[in-house]
Amino acid sequence: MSVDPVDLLAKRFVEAIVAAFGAEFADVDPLVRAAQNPQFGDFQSNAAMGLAKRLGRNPREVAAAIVQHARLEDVCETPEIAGPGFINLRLRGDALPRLLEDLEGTLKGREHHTIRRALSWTSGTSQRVVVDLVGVNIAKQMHVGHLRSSIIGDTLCRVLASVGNEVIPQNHLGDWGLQIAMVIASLRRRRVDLDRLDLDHLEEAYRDATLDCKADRPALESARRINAGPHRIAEWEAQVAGAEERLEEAKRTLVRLQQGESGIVAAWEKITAITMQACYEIYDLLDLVVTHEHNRGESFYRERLGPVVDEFVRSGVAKESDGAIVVEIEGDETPLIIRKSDGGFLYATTDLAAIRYRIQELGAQRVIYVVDNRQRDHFRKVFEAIRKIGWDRLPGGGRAELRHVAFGAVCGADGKPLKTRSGENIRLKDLLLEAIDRAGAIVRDKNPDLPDPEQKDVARAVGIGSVKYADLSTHLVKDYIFAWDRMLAFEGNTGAYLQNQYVRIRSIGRKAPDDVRADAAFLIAAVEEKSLALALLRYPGTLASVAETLEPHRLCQYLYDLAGAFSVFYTQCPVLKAKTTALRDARIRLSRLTERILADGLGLLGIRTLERM
RNA sequence: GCGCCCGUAGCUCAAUUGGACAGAGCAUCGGUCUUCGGAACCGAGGGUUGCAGGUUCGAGUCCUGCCGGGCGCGCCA
Repeated sequence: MSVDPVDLLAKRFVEAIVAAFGAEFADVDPLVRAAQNPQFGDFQSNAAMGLAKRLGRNPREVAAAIVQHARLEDVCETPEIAGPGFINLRLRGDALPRLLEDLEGTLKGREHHTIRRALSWTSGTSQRVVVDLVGVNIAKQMHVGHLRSSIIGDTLCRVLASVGNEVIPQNHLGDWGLQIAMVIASLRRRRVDLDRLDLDHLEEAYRDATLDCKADRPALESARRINAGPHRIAEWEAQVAGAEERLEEAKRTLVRLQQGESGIVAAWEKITAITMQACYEIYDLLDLVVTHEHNRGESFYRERLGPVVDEFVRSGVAKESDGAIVVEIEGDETPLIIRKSDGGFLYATTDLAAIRYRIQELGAQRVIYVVDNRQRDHFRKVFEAIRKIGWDRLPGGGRAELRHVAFGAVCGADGKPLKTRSGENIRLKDLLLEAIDRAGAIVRDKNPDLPDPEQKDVARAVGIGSVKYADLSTHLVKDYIFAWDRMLAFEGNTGAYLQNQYVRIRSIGRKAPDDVRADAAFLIAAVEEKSLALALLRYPGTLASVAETLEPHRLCQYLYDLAGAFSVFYTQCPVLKAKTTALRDARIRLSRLTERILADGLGLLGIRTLERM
């Protein structure tokens, strides 16, 4: 029997539809859903209305025909037809315990799943999936701009793996090109000792290098126009000349780097190492699944860019335009430029090389980019270019799926993208440490008896969990407002609320007497027990839908609903004080199942669970 | 100018991919219970889903046109 009643019922309905109307209807979606309102039963099928149109028949008659051919006796009471043709289903009393046992069985061994050794949950097809996430830039601190890509990408990796996919995270580092060469040139000119350089100073150097190389021609021209005086004009002339010279120097440095000159390469490796070391600290703080082995930066593709452009030209997909090589995109005014008129490559070129590598060499059937909204047009064009040249073709036939998971901005209270008061990017590390600090203060206040080391663990779990949950629980495409008091709240749809619900359930488990039978029969009698049971059974379907839609907020909403169902059950149904041992043991088993699913789900969100808090 | 995204309760967000009466939390007001962790549970008020049309058995969801906000628009990434 399937673990997911929706799955099970859907199969039965497809059979019924085929039996009633013929094999050509085998592909119709039976539209089996959990009922939204208990008065309509536990599940429903909405297939009859759509089918009626296709058949040119009365929808209620169609519904009746489906019901007549459906074999549901083992799981459901007699179906009822309502409204325009809804088919309402009520589970048989003995079906729930069976389904719960199956669900419990599939959870065994899931505690230690990793993305490396994914455990198959469903019988669905397993794919190899590449997830592009984080996107670190060398010589720069990680800042709020990296937050969403990191935690959304991390969650998607975990969820995809948990439903049986083989997941390969890819951190597409910004580690190559003129910007990096500018930094190297600047550091060398200033004779900076790279062995004593930390990321703070490196980032300063990055800023300085950018400014040093920027010639302010408009300022010079306006100084001349208004006749600002020989002294001012000379100053601006010097600025422009100096900047141009430094830019030339950076370009020469880039060439030397590309040619593999050892001193330059050593400097490049050094600044990469300095940057990444700081990043790994943040990964650690965030409990991300990505590690150094998932680094595949722009530098990795450098030898592949030329061939990419060559093949685009040779195949006729790309053409020359104003000296540049471009791919025309239907319905788009501006083409995708893959080589500049000066012969240089662009990030589009690197993206094309990366997608090709991921599909043809890593064997991805699905490539997912977790990158913000603003790059929509870019990815649409890049994906279209890949399809035109056919690099998404899979060996076994068919095409790889290319998806851009676009997310909105993190905003401050003013509704504008979050910045410091002075208008700079907020460093991710500072943000996360503040979250832990604030969580610590709240925990100390709410539970002063907690011993100090445990308090620290709790502060970290709650602080980081709150930031993650706030980010993941709302629809990805929308901007969201970053507000400490809301996301650190212990009531409502927050990480801390769910963590606390978990703690409450754990405390039942700890207090359970020794004679409790772990395999006691599930007894589902009270309405609160039934709605909890139904909520538990929705878990596999929820994960499947997140894996398909790539929308983590569905998992958050699910866990919140589950926690709510448990709370109601817990207030209405005595567990340890149940009237009989059989009932007590059944309720303990139900609690333990809830606890495990809550932990599993929070784990997939990358949120830690606690024994106490 | 062109293109993309968003607009839902006072505030912050959902709505099972077109399904039944648009749901939660916060805030406000009221209630439960001699707390298996009360960091709980139950209830009330609060909505012309930005506006106007259209498609259909059925629209917050799809189509068209407006209004408002955000973002992006050849040789940066």
